[in-house]
Amino acid sequence: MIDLRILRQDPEKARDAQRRRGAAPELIDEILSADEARRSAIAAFERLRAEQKSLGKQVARATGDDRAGLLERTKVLAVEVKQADTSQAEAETRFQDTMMQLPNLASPEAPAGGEDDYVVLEHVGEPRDFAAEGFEPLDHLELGKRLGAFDVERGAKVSGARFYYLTGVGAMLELALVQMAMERAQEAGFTPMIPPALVKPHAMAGTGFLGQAAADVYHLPDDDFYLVGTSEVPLAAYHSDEILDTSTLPRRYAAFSPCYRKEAGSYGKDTRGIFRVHWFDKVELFTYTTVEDSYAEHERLLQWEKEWLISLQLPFRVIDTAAGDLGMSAVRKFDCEAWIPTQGKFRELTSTSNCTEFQARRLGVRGRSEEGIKPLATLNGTACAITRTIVALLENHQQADGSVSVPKVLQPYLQGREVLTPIA
RNA sequence: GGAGGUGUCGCAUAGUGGCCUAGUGCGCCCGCCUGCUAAGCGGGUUGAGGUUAAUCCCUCUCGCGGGUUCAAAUCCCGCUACCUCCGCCA
Repeated sequence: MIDLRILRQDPEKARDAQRRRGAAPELIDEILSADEARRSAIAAFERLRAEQKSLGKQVARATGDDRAGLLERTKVLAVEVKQADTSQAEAETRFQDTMMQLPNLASPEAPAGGEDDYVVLEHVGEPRDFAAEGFEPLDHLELGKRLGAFDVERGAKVSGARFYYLTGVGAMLELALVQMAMERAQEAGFTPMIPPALVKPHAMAGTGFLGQAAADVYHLPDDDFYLVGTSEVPLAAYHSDEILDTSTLPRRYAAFSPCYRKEAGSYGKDTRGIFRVHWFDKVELFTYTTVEDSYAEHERLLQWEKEWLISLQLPFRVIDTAAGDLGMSAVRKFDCEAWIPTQGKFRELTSTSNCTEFQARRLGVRGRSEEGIKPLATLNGTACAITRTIVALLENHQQADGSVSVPKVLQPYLQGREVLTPIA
């Protein structure tokens, strides 16, 4: 949700932001007319309600005929007040419904357009030249099989397509990555968290995942729970309906949680291996701060992600996501895409978004300062999405004999192993 | 899952249909007093919305949502969270 005053004062700016996302600019006008209807309904209700209250007091004091006369009037009023209250509530709901459809206003700095209109900001590291090294790289699935790192056949047998078991060294690799990510995040000032992965509707809606993204979200209808697609959800809702003293900001959290995604509309895409799955574990970074400080914090999150990938010795590029690919909540998003040798492409490993006030308004996360009380900004960024990180590590660090070298920083978390060797 | 109890302002509490415009204490903020501090004294102190140039003012907010009533913190129903007990369980 964005500040209604911006819409009222400069509707054209908001329409323009919609166009840059490839979304409907007419929504702005629907919101404004719903707002007008809402405000006049509120005024009508309040007028009647004020009269009812003042007459009610007279009734309490009056006796005899006076009282009977007043009661006649108040009985009529009671009906009118009820009607006005109902139509006021309806107008409010209509307004909220349209308002909740509106995505955050894309930053003017975010490139206009859709998924393919990103801008590459930089390249870090050099993809290996396997031809020069004299061997053909194996893809992560083949490497994983040889190392005994994961089992997708049995994943499919038990849970269906896009499921897997991490096995042996693969399971240890997850724990190593999680441990390392958590330690480094903690050193950078993030509080480690292990949040619930099942949340109620308001948390899901508040983070903006029940908009266009709703088709990708698992829902448990019996209990009206949602399975989170990222711990961004329980972290954003953590301080919902709270007022934080701005002197305690920024509040930085690093959460480890499973992530569940339907991957609707991705049939046939990335079906091989564990690159795109319905469930994976992830360490996520999350910050609450002021809107003014959010832009610098966004850079900090990106910096953390870059250093993480550099330390894992993965070649990658950073892209500035186009407005149409921002998701509902973000004003700007940077993705770090690692080079995947057998795909010959850069693929998303981490992503960091500045959601400014959007989620905070929906979730009632506010900050108190000398200037008063206002919504905070929320930001999120991937620390380590386990499965994709494993894919990138295996493919980029494979050796001619099918073994995989372990980046130096990760070795202490893997019993000091320098290399993962095929088991058969 | 079953039975019972509780939910009032940051905290603790008062409040069994109209004097509630929710009182009191603590905490906090401002001021007075004062060698300094403490005490004392006076005032302020939930949040949201409407209106406004801004103030004023008005409405909503006693866990949430309905209902009864001219009128609800107060009565009734549903939900939710917490506490106690029973059952089940890693």
